[in-house]
Amino acid sequence: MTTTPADDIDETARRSIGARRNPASQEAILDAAEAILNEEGIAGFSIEAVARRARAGKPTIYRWWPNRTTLMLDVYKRFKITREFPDTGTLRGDLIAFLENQLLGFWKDRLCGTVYRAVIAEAQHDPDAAAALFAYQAERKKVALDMVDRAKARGEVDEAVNGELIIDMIVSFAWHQLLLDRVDEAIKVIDGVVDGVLMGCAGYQREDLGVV
Amino acid sequence: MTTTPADDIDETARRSIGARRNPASQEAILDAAEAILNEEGIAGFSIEAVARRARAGKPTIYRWWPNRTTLMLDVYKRFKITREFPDTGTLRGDLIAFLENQLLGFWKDRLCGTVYRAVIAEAQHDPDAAAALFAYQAERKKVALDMVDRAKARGEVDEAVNGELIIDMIVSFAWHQLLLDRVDEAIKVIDGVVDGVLMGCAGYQREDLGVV
Amino acid sequence: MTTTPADDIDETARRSIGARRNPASQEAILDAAEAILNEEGIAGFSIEAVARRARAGKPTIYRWWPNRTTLMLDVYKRFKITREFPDTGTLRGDLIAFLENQLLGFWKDRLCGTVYRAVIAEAQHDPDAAAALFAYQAERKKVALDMVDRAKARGEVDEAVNGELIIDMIVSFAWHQLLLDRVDEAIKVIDGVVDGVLMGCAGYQREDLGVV
Amino acid sequence: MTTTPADDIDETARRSIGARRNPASQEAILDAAEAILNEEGIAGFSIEAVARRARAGKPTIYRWWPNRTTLMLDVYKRFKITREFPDTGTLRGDLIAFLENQLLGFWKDRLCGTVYRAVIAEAQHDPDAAAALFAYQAERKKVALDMVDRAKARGEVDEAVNGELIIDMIVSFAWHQLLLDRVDEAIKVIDGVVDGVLMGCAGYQREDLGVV
DNA sequence: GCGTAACCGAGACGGTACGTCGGGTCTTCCG
DNA sequence: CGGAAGACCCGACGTACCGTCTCGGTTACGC
Repeated sequence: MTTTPADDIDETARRSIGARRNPASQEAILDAAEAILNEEGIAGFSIEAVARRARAGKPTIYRWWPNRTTLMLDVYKRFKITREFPDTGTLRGDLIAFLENQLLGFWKDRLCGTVYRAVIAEAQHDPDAAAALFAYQAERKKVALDMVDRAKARGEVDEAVNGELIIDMIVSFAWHQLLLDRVDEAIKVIDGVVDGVLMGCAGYQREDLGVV
Repeated sequence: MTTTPADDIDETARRSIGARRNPASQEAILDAAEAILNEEGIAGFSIEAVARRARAGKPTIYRWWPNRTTLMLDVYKRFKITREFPDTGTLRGDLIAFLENQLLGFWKDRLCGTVYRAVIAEAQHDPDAAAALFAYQAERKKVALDMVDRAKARGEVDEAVNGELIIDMIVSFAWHQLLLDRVDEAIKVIDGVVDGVLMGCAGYQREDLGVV
Repeated sequence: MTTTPADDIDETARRSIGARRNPASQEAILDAAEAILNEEGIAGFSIEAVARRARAGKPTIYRWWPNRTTLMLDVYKRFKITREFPDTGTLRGDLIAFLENQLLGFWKDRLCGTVYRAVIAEAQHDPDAAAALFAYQAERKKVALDMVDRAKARGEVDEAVNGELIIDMIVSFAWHQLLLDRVDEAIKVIDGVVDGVLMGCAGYQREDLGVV
Repeated sequence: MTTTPADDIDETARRSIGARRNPASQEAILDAAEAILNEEGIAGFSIEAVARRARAGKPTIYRWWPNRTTLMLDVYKRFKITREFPDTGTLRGDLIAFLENQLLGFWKDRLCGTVYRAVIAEAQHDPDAAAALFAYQAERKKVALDMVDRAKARGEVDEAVNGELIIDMIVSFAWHQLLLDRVDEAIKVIDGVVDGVLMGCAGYQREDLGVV
């Protein structure tokens, strides 16, 4: 009875490991969530589905993640670790690398892009999700700001330049393309976008309208 | 008895008006949808709720709007009609007016902003919604492109300038701020954004890196 | 073009023929109803389906048949005409023929059986249908009673015999088998049933319990 | 806070009692179903209505009863339990008691008869319902067959007698009368029906037609 | 070394909303 | 006026998830 190893797959079912969080369960849940987002997209993502796939109880999920947004964010953060901000020596190169590595290029991996889209969508009707997303991207932007500060230090751009705005324009463009599911096309025009942000459009002079 | 307008709502129950769309029903449905979005926000918005409030049958709604996104888009379009693209005489003025009237300034009205945020969110997991939104905003961008074309005709900018990109940058910025619920703050920096798009950042010269 | 009668059914769409009932429409509706019952069974039978198939408007159906039961009964009556009561010379032969021709044998044709089953089912929650069915089968039973009366005249059975009961038993058996969808099996045991009704079960004597 | 008993009606709301069937819910659902059938008849009987009345979720009903027929059958079975097959000592007495207690006499109670009629009607267009009904009545008939077997053991009837047919005739008669809403009249002639089944009709001899 | 607290899986619970189907009524337009 | 067409409101269908709850079982910790 106790020795029927063949037909009993559940033999390896996770159990409680005492009065503390079971890392195996958490990992299995995150794995399942990631797999579902990967295979079925945002639409197929539900707590039920994650629990089913992870062979976990729903309360176990709700115990550690109050809502699906936080769960998605955790999935996103898990594979966000690696990429780094390189220092190419020029602001233009840095911004291009920013778009290519951190934003569009990162989201080009369907899974990453899908998850981030889901988080953004979720944030539109869930204040908690909005707060989490806001905090996350604010922190990312702050790091990105270093690129502009380095350029200022090199004398590449005026001290008066609004660095936040430049970063915002780059990030805005990337978000927009992501949300319209045009990441692949957007990657091809990264250079033009960065040039536009840095130099404006040909024919326009800073003095034309008496702007400082 | 027959003239108790106050407590007898059913008196005015809409009936079929023959084998054609009943404008009264459509209006009632759009009214209900708008009211729900206004009072309860995106979270409370469901076809069921709209049908209940509009005293309409669900099939009547599904007959004319295949999904809730198209319904939300119609609500959005209904109060979008009024606003017009002014011709201020300069591209800079046009773009500022674009942001002030069509985008941020329009979304500043909480309801309008809420609806559009909902539509964008919906489009992230519903292909139909994505298609509807894509079509809508592509058409809007096409109209907006006239602003750049006018500027080209005036010789204000080079013929070679990528008009689509300029519009994209403006719209991207507006979306980004909307989705982060920062419309009010964004309105204050509209001038700076337009200047950035048109002239880049001070200190940067088109020849710096040998770009054409 | 105008003379392709074979493959263009829509061309011949029926129109009003003035302020009177259009026989073509009625026939088309009955045909459609019969076809649906034949192909999809009772479950697929709905006014909507009939109207669709007959290319008729729902109101046209409701104008002439107040409910689906009357429509089904009309379908049933349409092919009920033919079969006759034969006179085989013995009550046993008559009853066997009754079951074989009028009841089970008739219902063996899936369509006929299906329709009658539907009518009986409908009568269980529709008083109008019940009345129609009751009248119909009462009249059929009255005709069937002639078989017993002929046997009495021949001296085959006592004058005191309850003819109505004999007919009822035969009909009851047939209904029961029809409603349990066992018509085919029932046909094989017709002889035994008739014998049972006429002679009871072996070993039992009328005097056994002092019954008259 | 936790002790506001006055304004909290839901206090008595049934909850899950763990990963197993909640008897209170099942009972409440059957009670509601019975009440609806009693008060509004078959026409008013729907899963939605039962759920509403029982304060239960629709999925809870569908979890345990795949369709409305099985639910109706359960309602039927609930008050069917009590009645027992008596052993009167003679087959005639047993069959009379069978009709008087189990069939016609039982259905005389309007509610019981209504439910069973509804089940039979449902079975005419729902294969699942048909299967459920078929299984139920087959099992009932098997139990009833004991009556004939006892008679055989007593030497009251020949071993060769087809017991199934006898039971079938009795049940058929009862069904027929039930479906024609003539239960009250039928009860008056129970004796004659049983005698007919056991002894056939006067004047007919087993040898008349050379039948064994 | 033994109770107990917190975890685990499982899954039922009351609900809400989904998108579809059919019912029966109504109106318009055409012949 | 008859008949088609089809929209209207209504309500039920059966399904998917929601977030909560209780269960039985399993450690690990503290008394």
